[in-house]
Amino acid sequence: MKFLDIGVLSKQSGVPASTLRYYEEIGLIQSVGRHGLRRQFDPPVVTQLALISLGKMAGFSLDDIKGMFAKDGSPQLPRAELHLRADALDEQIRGLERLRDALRHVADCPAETHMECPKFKRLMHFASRLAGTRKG
Amino acid sequence: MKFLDIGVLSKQSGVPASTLRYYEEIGLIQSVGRHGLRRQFDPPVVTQLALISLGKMAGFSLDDIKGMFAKDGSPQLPRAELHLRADALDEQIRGLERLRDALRHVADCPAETHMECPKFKRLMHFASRLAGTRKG
DNA sequence: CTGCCACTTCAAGTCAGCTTGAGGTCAACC
DNA sequence: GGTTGACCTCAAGCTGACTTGAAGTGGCAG
Repeated sequence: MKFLDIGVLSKQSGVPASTLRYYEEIGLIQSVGRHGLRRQFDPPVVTQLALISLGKMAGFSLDDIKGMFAKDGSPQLPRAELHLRADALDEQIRGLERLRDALRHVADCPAETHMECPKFKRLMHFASRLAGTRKG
Repeated sequence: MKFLDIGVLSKQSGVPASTLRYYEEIGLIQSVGRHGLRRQFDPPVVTQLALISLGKMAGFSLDDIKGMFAKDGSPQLPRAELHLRADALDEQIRGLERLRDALRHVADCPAETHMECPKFKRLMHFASRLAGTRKG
C-alpha cells in the first residue's frame, strides 16, 4: 500500500496526529481508510496540509480554508472569488510591508523620538488607514 | 482638556470600548485619568492602536505587541531584535505572496488538474518548505 | 433636581483551534 | 500467544482575545 499511516503523515508534515484527527473531524482532510484502527492517508494530503498552513498564515479560518479547496486539495472557487481573495492578500501584504518598514526604520533612525519623525509618522498614517480594513 | 473620552476614542479608532478597557487591563494601553467614571485617553493612543492593529495583522500576540512598544507607543526593542522581527515579517510576506500567486494562478490557469500543473506544483513545493517555519 | 444614558465593574460566557487524559484496541514483534 | 506501543474514542480542558450581562454611577440637559 502506498498510503501514509497517520504517524508517518504527522512526521512528514510536522502536523501533530491530534491535529490531523481534528482536521478530519471537521472535514478539512480525509483519510482513505484504516489499517487496524490507524488512519491511512493519501500522499497528496501532504500538499493539502501545506495549503492549509499557507491559508492559516494568510489569516484565513479553517472554515474559510475548507471552503477554498475541494477534498483532493485542488482549489474550488470561482475565478472572481479567487481574485478577490488574492486582492485581500495583497492588501494584507501591504500592511505587513508597512509594519516591516516601520520596524526597520526605527531600528535605523537614530532619532530619540520616533513619534516626531516625519517618516515614521507617515508610516503610522498609513497604518491608521489600514487599521479598520481587516475584519470589521 | 484635550483628552479623548473612551467613547470618542472608540469611534475614532474603530476599536470597541470593551476592547479598549481590555487593552488597558492587560497593560497594552493606558488612560491618563477619569472624567467622572469615564476613562480619558491621550490622543497618541490612536497611533498606538494603529500599531497594535498592524501588529495583529502581522500575527503577533497582544503579549508580543506589548513587549514591542513602550507605553507611549514608541518602539522599545534593541535594533537587532527589530531587524529579526522585520526579517520574520519578510518571510511571512513571502509566504503570503506565494499563496496569492497560487490563487491567481489557479484563477487563470485553465488546466483541469492543478495538481499536475508544474507551476502550481512548484508553488506548493515552496509552500511545504514554508509550512513548518512559523510557530512550530 | 430629576432623569437619562454612556459609561463603570466584575464575573461569566464565547469562539477558534487545538491538546490532554482516561480507558480501550490491535498489528507486530519476540 | 503474550507484551508492547502507537494508535483509537470521547469528553473535557486550555489559551487568546474578546464580548456580554447584571447591577451600579455620575455628569449634564432640561
